[in-house]
Amino acid sequence: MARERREIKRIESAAARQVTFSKRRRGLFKKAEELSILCDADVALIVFSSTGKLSQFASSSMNEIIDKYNTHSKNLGKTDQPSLDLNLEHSKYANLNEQLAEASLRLRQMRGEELEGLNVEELQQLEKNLEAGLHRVLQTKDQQFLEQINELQRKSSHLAEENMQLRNQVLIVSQIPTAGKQVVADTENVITEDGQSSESVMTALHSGSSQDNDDGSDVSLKLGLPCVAWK
Amino acid sequence: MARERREIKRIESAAARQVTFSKRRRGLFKKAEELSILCDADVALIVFSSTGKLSQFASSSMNEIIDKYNTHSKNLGKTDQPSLDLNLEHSKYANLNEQLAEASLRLRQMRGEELEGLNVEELQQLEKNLEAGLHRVLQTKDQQFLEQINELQRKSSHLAEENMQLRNQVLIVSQIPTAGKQVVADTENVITEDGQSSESVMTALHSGSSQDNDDGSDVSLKLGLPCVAWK
DNA sequence: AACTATTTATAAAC
DNA sequence: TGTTTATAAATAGTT
Repeated sequence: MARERREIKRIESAAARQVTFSKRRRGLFKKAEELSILCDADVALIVFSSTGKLSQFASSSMNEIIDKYNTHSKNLGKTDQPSLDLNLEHSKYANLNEQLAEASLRLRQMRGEELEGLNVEELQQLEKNLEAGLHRVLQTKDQQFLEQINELQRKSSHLAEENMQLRNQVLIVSQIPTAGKQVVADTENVITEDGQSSESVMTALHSGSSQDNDDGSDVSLKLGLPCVAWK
Repeated sequence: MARERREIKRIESAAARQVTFSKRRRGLFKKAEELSILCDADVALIVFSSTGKLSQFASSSMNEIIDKYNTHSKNLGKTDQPSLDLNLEHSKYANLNEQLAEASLRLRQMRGEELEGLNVEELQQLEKNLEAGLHRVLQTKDQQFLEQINELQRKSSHLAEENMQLRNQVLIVSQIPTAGKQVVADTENVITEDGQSSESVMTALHSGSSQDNDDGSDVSLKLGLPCVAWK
């Protein structure tokens, strides 16, 4: 694959071998990863250089894949004693595997894959299930949207109410004779008249300057403008 | 690396994924082998397809390489030997169980169940998947219907053609001198003998030959019998 | 699966 | 090793 075709046999020159090893190893790992991503495959690649250095790639966990490999290929020599337990374990394992394969197939079929083996009746059943599922999903989604809307409406009416009350406060405060200086100096008095604690007013005023505040902060922010008018 | 560059991300279409898997797997194994030969490296490659099928390559012995790998990477805390296997078995089992639970949940959710924990975005994703799946299922179903229709049309036009040929045969036969006149003249007799009208005879002859008949070859064979009788 | 237009990988040279 | 370049290989899409 290059200037000249290279025969596939051991490269005698150690230096050339090392160079080729580096280049080809990179390519191999790249392709291994691409295969695993493109095709949703589980890939494990272990490479020992001629000098004994290890490189590895695993699309998931190396140990996991090796385990899976052992399980797959270990249908052979099981001559040892705990065969009963082992077989039990194995059958449980195999059973689980079967179930998983079945579930995966169903899942893929619901996603519209591997429909080749299905006849018209099965396709119709699948269609029915999909439509029912889609219907319920849409219902749930709508419900969540409605809940969000309700929540927002609740909040906004709450805010509107708060807003109204604050407007009233502003009106009252602004109607106090010689209001300006006294408001600043005698906050407590004014508040007492309103039947609110100084803390709540402080909070309201303060929160007006903070940003991500859901609890009616904008109201007091808007209130801030009239504040200028007060003075 | 071909007609068009392909983005390295999971191929959604199962069919295309399978094709690409086959092609790239072959390439990957070839390159693994080439690396091992050219550079005198020890290479092990394990690939599980998305459907769970195993392919493997090992420049020497797979178990040997895996052992070597374990030795190399097992610089960590590996205190007890039996518990290793046990834990591995156990975790494999638990892992499978987890996967199965996950798949079942997904399946139930696609059927519109257990949607409570999902937020709007997840619901929209689900909706998208369901619509895509439904679309493919409908496509597949339509395709099967169309195939059935085509098959039936093919059969029926074949039968129509056969029918035409039979009509011609009947005409020709009925025009043979002496025989023809007799037939024409004595149609009633023949019919009476048969207890059928000429039309119903045609129908009977035709339908008799059309039963499960794809090639129509027996038709003239069966026609032969009445012909003999006529003469 | 076989066929190509392209994209990639890489051998050689630096 | 990294870069460059000419060429061999791999492969995506098509049939």
